[in-house]
Amino acid sequence: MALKIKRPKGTQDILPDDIPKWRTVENLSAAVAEQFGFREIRTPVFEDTGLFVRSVGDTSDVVTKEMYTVSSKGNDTFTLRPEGTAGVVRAMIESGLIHEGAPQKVYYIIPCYRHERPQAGRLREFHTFGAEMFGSASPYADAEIILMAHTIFEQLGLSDFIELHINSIGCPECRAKYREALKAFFEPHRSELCPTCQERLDKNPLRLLDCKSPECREIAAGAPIMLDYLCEYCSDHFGQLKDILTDYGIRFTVDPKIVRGLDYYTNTVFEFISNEIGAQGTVCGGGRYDNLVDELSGFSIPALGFGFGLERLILTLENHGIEFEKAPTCDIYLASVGEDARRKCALLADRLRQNGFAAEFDLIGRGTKIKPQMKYADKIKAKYVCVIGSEELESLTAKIRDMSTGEETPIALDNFIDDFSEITDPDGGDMEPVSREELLSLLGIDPQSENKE
RNA sequence: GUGGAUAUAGCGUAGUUGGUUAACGCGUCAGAUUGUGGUUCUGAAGAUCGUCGGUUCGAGUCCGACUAUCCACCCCA
Repeated sequence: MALKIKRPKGTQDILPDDIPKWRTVENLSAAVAEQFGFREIRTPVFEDTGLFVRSVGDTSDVVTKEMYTVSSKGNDTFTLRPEGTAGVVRAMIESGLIHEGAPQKVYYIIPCYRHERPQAGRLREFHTFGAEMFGSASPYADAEIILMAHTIFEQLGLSDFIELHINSIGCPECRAKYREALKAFFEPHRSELCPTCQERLDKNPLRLLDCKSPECREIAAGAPIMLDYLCEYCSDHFGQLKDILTDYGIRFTVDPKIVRGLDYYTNTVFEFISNEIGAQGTVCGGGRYDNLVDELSGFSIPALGFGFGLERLILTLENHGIEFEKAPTCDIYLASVGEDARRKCALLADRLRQNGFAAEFDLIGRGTKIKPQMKYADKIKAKYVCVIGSEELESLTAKIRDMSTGEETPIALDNFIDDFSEITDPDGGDMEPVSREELLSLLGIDPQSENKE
């Protein structure tokens, strides 16, 4: 009895049939990022636990209850990254890249880990595309980041299904004032709030705004709004951002309730929201984090970025029936009759591959049975099939069957590559010529004796 | 951490008020005369009905516990 081992809770296998979707999203995002001048960066899956505690925030849910932390030999503890920004910021500082010509722009596609109860659009291992920009405090940088995310979604055909929400949570100074105002507002209602919100009132009053319990919502409806408390600089910055987005023709809603759960955000925060993937509507989230680099390195360098969840994006894509590029399939399957022919097919397949074709032959050993080989060729969606047996080896001619039409075209075995190239691509490519002598030798025929005729 | 739902062959499902050989579709494999796929027809393999315990003459069907999965709260990508 085989031992049954299941994949860990909250993880997902991405099977061959799913790969085209992933490749489409990955390739397209990377291409757009590169158009915007972002370069790819890869950082470790695990980092020193302290990095996340200091960047994401020691009171955040992510740090307090969702991290996968392992203790290593010695006293070190490491944590599987719950998000991408922290590690990238660390790498930019450590490498010194952050001090080179500003702005520095990087992107990444990585798996992240959070110990949560899985549900639709929420996994313990999930993948994000992320982009970060360092060294610009200008609202143009904020707009650039948003425009880049917008461009990716647009090119995927999703712009009608994903809404952009933006907000500003100000700098530490104006946020502190706002926090006080919020506390003052909610304090009289303390007993009417839900239990978690009563805690929030002391710990993180900003969170009171996006509680979903009806009572809290009702109370929060009359709460003061962050935007009214922004200092002149922050208010101006946000105003310019809105103007630039409008210039680009990007539609957005100002949503004072967007708060973001990661502590490092300042000023601009935004989300792209889809309504059709269950409760997890936020496909993309991002914003500015002007104090994070200082926090980690002592150098005050403004920065900002965003990330989107590949799983959530793909769910949205699927819900709208958006088509993906097909995975490449076998160009030619060489069906063999008998062991001798099979050996020749193996060698021929090898030469075909060297000439750029995807070629396969019978690896099972189906002997002289053609039908199962045809079935298999059909199953793997081979574009062409060539049956080779003693007759073909005798006459040096075979037929290439086009599997979509059933048409058969004669082909010379001793000129196989050229003839096949002719059939698949009549205009011809730059195939490396394979000599008649070589093909004959592959087929086990002595060119000398063959020449006499 | 808290709720709700579900759990039958590789996958998707059916299984009437508990009654004896657990059904169907897809998939897999094999045939339908001699070396040719996709359609059709025939046949075969494949399930200790999530696990453990209980009620009963008898349980896939009822009860309980456990486990797993999904959905939601929470949180966020």
